[in-house]
Amino acid sequence: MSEIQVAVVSAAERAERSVTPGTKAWELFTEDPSVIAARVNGELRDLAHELAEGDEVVGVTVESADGRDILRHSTAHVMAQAVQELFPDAKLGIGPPVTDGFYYDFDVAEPFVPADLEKIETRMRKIIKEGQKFSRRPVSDDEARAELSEEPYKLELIGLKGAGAEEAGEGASVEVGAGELTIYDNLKRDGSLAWKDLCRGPHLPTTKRIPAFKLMRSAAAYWRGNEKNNQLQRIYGTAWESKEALEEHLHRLEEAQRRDHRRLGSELDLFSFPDEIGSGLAVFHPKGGVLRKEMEDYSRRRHVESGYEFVYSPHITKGQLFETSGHLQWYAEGMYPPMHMDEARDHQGKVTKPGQDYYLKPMNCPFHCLIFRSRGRSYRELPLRLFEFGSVYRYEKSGVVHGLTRVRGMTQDDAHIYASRDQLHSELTSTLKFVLDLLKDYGLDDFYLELSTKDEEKYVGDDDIWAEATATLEQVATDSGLELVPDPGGAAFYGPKISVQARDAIGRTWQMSTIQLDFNLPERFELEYTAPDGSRQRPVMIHRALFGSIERFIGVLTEHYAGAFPPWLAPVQVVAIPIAERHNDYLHKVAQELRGRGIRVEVDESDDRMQKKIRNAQLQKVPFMLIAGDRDVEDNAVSFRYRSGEQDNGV
RNA sequence: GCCGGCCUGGCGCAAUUGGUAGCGCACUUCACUUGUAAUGAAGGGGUUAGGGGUUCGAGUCCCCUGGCCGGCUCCA
Repeated sequence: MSEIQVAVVSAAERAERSVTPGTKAWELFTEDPSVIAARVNGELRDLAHELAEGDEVVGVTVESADGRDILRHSTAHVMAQAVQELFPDAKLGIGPPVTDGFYYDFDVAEPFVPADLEKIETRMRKIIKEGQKFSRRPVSDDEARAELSEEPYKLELIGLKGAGAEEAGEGASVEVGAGELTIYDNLKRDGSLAWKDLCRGPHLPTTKRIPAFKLMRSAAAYWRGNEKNNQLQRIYGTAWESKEALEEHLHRLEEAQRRDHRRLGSELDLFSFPDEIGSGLAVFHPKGGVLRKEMEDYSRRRHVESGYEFVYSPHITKGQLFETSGHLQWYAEGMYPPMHMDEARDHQGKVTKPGQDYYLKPMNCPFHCLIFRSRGRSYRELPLRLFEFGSVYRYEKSGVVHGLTRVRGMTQDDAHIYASRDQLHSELTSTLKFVLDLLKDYGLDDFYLELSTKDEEKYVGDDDIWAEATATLEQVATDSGLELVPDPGGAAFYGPKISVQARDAIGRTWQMSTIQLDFNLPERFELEYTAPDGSRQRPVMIHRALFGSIERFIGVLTEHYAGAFPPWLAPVQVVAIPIAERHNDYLHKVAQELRGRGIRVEVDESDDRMQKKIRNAQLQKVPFMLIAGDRDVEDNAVSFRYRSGEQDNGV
């Protein structure tokens, strides 16, 4: 029998191999037990894939990104099998891998409860122990329909096969690809069928290859991500290449929980959300107030230096303004309902004076447009940069309110820049630089950019100017040297935008600043300036916010620093700790001197022991402690303790 | 908004099958004055989120409202 030639490619080398026809991919990797799938000519395949002449084969190890996806996808299958064994009436939705785990959706009469998850986990362990084989089998559409006649959701997916799969919702393409349909059979050791699922694959060779997994939680999710559809019950799980990797993952989750700004906010006495005020409405306590004021003061200074002018606008306005701006047309649902004012009625209750609707402002831009329009403007004034810490109110749906990161009342560090079209490029460049520099000053320094471009279904303005503006934004973004991720269709209807995504200390990404072009408002407000040739021209408007909202930024920084703010932001910078009561006066003198130099210092003269005071200061994450006893008083010095526990004596 | 879970002093938690609320921290007072992450004692504080119902009796069971949590949808 003649041999065929294949190439085994790894990062290090490319090795030509002669193998007999019918050779399966796994036979190339018998010496490497971590290989659980193969990439053949660029396509991910099962290890049972039969090789052909000229194939280029790369082993996919379980700890690689692809490998983990495959592991998690296979674990999702095992979970679905366990669910259907325990709940025979459960109908299957979809079950893809996601970041750090997987989920599977089920249509069941009763939502899962935590005890169910335990039962399902136990059953999964049994299936894993049985070492069931994942076996791929191509089927025709009709065969698939016949085999899955009991699975209405799968039938729907078969109908959406191909082009429709992408639209079917996140993860649906995992089930049905663009090409032929395949069913994966789970076969027991004796070859009998344990379970099957419509799936594109690939999968692990057997269930035995799942070393570590855990079911995390259950929740409802709309079928195909559409609010109008049924809600299915989703179970989230995670799976890893080893018990240690799973442990590390769980540890990371704990770490994230430890940093949760909602928890740190109350532990460090920064802010709270009194029920009496309402959902999503925060109050800042004195310590959070210091933090916020420092952030604002620094931001103001930098804005002054960069040529911004400061404006103020009221929190409420007559509805007419938001009719002009279009907000009532587009976003009325997200606004607080109107206050009906100044209506007069006679004694029969008949309206004698109609009154007016006033609204809380959800945005500042219409006010800034009115400031621009308040008098004639010359090209010499452009770019005109109007800045405001503007408090806005948005009626966020009750289920989405979350700590400081999604609130109903917030203050934006909002600016609107009015520029001529030929100033756009340089203004966007300097704005992006300004934004990034300022974020760095607050301690975030790992960024990438996202470019949100036109939603063809929903936009206003000329195609020309969209194309020009998008190209300008893209060039500015590219010139920054940062990674640029496209977000097609993600723009607001009135213009494209760049958003800055920042990675925090534990690698999570947050959308921070946005720089957004607007072709709509200058039009609606009929903004004009006089050009050098005396003609009237329409300015382009740039919206930009660095923090997004101050509240949200405080939330992000709190998690980034785990509450241990850098000294310039720390609510209390120094705690002075006397060793015995007789050292109080001495430390008060030292503190007074520091205060004179603008340092936020407190003397802890409570009844506690020194050790307890140190502990309290540590728990409050105070950057510096000044400790003084007899020796220090005698030397006219203090013992200087850092938050890290390091110490310089006799300072 | 949708689905599910939860709600006990400021915070974190207890309270056998429904039998009349307790602990730690914090707080107040007193004593102690001690060199690098918790000194001791005493004391105050709760109509168990709010309202309604079942029951001889409800923190425990049922209903409504509010809030919070986890997701989904949404986020100008």
